[in-house]
Amino acid sequence: MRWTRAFVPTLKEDPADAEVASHRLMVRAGMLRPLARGIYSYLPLLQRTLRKIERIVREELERIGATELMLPILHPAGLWRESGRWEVYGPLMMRLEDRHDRPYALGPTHEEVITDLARHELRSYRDLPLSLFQIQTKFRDEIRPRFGIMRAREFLMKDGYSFHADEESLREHYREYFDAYSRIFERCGLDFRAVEAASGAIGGEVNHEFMVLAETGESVVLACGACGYAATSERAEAVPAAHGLPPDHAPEPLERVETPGRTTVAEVAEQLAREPHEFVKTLLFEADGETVAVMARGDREVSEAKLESHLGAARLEMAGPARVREVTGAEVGFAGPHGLPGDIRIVADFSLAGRGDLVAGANETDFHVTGLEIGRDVEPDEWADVIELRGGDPCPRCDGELDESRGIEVGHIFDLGTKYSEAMGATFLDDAGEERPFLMGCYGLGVTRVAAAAVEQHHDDDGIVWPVPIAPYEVEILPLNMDSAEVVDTAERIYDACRAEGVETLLDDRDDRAGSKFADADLVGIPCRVVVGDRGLADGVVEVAFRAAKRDLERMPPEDAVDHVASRVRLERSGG
RNA sequence: CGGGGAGUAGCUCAGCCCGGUAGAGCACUACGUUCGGGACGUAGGGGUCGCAGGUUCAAAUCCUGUCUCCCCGACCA
Repeated sequence: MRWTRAFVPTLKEDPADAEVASHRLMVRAGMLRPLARGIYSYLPLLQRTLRKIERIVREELERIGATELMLPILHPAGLWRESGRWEVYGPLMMRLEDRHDRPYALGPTHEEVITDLARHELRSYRDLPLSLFQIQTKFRDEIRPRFGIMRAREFLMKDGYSFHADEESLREHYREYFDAYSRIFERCGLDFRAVEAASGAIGGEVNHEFMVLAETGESVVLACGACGYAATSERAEAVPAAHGLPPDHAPEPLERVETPGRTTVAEVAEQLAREPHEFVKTLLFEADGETVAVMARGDREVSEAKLESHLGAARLEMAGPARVREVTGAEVGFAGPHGLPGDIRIVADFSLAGRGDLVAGANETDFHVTGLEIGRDVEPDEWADVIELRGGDPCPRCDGELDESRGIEVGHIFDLGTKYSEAMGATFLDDAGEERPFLMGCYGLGVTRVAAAAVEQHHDDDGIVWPVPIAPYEVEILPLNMDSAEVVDTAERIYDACRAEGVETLLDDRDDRAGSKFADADLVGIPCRVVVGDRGLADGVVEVAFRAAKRDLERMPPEDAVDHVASRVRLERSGG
């Protein structure tokens, strides 16, 4: 392809709103343009990368016996009401009406549609197992779209669904999917880690997220270097602690202290010269209408995801200021666990186990208490694991310690069990003639997000450094002087020869200065570069360079350059 | 939804405090000089200063309202 025909509108300046490398560089490299908040046009270079990622996904999924199909984007509301998710999914779902005022949604995911298909078409255990997938645009009206293509409202996703007659078959396919995903991300050149995760709105018990490790990732991953345990911060389990006090503990008296206007742990800690870990943080939540008080150590954050799953609540939110006043009799910031109304369920986090002489809010505006003793002043209804873990916490599986890092979630696989098949009456006849719901697996992979994650991991100050398997083109040829017939002819010859070798080649045929061409080549990040200039041609050579190590130039005759580049490309093309 | 900020040329922004001819850089067009790491000169095209009211002889600038966008917190591939 010739640059002048390729439509690559590069920019010298960074877009004002781009905060992360992938967003900034994709816009500057002429790959991405915004249409509206979280909605983007994929320009030709990005489109080529996306097609390549898709090809890798198809190859690996076909290897494990999954079959591609295409499901509708427009979903009738009735289907979502059947699964109960028309309400649960809430405003995250883009909704619209047809000319008869009938409600529809733009598909944010396809469990309902595929389950509907399965219940109509799959009758017998003889039809199973069956694994289907599609690669399609998804719509999610995200609260806060961000970071360009990394968190968009319209994005490309591969979603797969499998149907099984028994647990063993589902587990086996889940394992195959796990391995297929690992191969896909390896081939895309990503440094990733599979971790245990919370299941969120999709549901089911067992599930893994595939995280690309990156500073700019939105998820926190905790991993144990000793045993290999790894989980998201929303899922990572604390070590359950015995909650009795040590036998030699001498209780302090409960004392009330005035703390005017000091509502945060940090402010009160400063005034009293106590450490945050000596505090009890008391938070009030509304869980399906019931008010729950959560006690956690003052220096830790309560995980709403863990609390939600502990309580088995469908909807969980922090109680509003009015409710806090009603329950505690004090303004927000002065809540304590003791003396709350008897009907309030109190959940204590393990982080408080074995701790006495605590500081807490006094349930009176502008007052805190010291010397609070669990068991004497407050009796929790239950102990649970509801805080977000962080680096340095003990591993729940061994004696090791957890390390904290950030990641971009590029894939998520779920063992759904019978959640959807039961809700939607999707059944088959087993070999004993009994009607049973399908066991289902569901497997998501963000195609556009993989492209963004690849840029996050592979870039430098000058631009993108594409891994060969997903690069828009494999080789770029830079004729430095379009006025020199010899330069142009040589570049054209190399261009033709590369294409004849089956190498995907971009020829920068713009009548621009060398400096611009070098700068744009760095920005766009094609892995191999052949520079054709008067200087080299005077010695009968051209220069070959690789984007990943662009200071290393090799000078060689044009014919050798083609062989050199073609063999390098063939070596790296399949990735992994 | 809550909290901050911004709307001026295609892009990045200055001008606003202190009202008086609408600007710079990049991009674009033409010509010339240049030509191996984002050249330079000359000439040019491009704006109802987000929108609606108000104050004023006069509003990008002051006031009111409104819309939109961006950033920080609750979502997920």
